[in-house]
Amino acid sequence: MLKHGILGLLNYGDKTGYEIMTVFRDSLNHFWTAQTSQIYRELQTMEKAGWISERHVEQTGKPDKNVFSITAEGRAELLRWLRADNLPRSVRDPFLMKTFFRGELPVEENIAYFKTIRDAAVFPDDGKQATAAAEMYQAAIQNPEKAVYWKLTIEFGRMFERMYRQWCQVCIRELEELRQKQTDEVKERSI
Amino acid sequence: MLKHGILGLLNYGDKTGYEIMTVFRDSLNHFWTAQTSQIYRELQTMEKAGWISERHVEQTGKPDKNVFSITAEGRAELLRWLRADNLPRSVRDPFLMKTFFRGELPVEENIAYFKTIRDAAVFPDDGKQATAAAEMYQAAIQNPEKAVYWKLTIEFGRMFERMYRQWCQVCIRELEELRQKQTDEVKERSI
DNA sequence: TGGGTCATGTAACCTGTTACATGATTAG
DNA sequence: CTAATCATGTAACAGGTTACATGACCCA
Repeated sequence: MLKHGILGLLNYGDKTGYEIMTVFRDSLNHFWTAQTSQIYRELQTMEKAGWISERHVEQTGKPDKNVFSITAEGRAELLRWLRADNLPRSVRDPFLMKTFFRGELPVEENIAYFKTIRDAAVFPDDGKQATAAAEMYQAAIQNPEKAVYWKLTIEFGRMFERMYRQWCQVCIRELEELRQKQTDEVKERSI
Repeated sequence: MLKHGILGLLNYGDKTGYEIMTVFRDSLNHFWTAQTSQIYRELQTMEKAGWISERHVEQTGKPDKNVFSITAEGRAELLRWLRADNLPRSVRDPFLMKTFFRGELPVEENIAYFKTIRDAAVFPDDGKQATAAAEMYQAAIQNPEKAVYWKLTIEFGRMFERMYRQWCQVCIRELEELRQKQTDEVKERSI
């Protein structure tokens, strides 16, 4: 996965491992993260596969750097990947796994829990930071219409977060009903 | 992740590796999958950790089986996990990665693409199969109110799918606009 | 003088996927 | 007779995470 993300970025222009890391941190972080350790490892294997080429650049006042460029094979691989295996899988969410087993905890605790995540920002800033980054990169590349796709992914984040909040609302409502039922039962028994 | 899913299932009652596999396949598959290869491996390490205990049961007419039970330590670990690290991370989606770089393909192809996934069922059956499974398991355990949480995860799947379709709609609209702009430019140039 | 930026990586580990392998019983 | 169900796993690989490690320059 990360391999193709890197390929896509190098397709916009040559970059060092460090620069790739900053792009992930600043503008792709709402759907993917990447540690430098993994980036440098992937760059090595991609170079061996012939998808990218490396060139050493000496610098003064700064450490030397290794700049990577996409090759013709790399560009072909990028297109192949974009067109292949296209139907999205269903959600794979550790968070839902927890929800599934939450019955082990008291209802009261679970209501508080869903209120907390409803109020917490899953997609911070409503995507403003990501949008700003997208606009910055848009100016830097030749073909500005590519930013349309970047903004679509940001919109996804926004819509996802809205849905998440609504779902929390549903959970809270259901659980308050359950709590009510439990209280009624206790009353009935005591009569 | 899978470890705790298994722990949660064993907490409802003893099971073999095979039974755990069927539960994942029939009712947790909308947010998690599990291969038998991984299940048997995890069972081994969980047993070593003392979270579960194993007991060999001889059968006639069927292969013998190894039945696993949750231990006190396992139950403690389950509760610890449920309460720990509770804020959900943002989406981590290979599919969004592809969308991000889709600018490499022609607009026309991308419009067709989003139409395809809009019309494909991401969450098949609107969750009816999962709901049926939940109701079946509900009857099998002592504490039926746990099914409330199971149904909440199914509801998540439903809401997620609805959102996904809406987002595809947004993508299609944006890209049709982009296509219009491109056609206009071609016309202007030819005048 | 202390923290941020630029710049590079290695090693170990954890988790999930793919491919392979076996074999009896039972229902259609 | 054939497919599904019950039942168990191993081996190799792929991809992501955590921890560790180094070092110069620049700004406050």
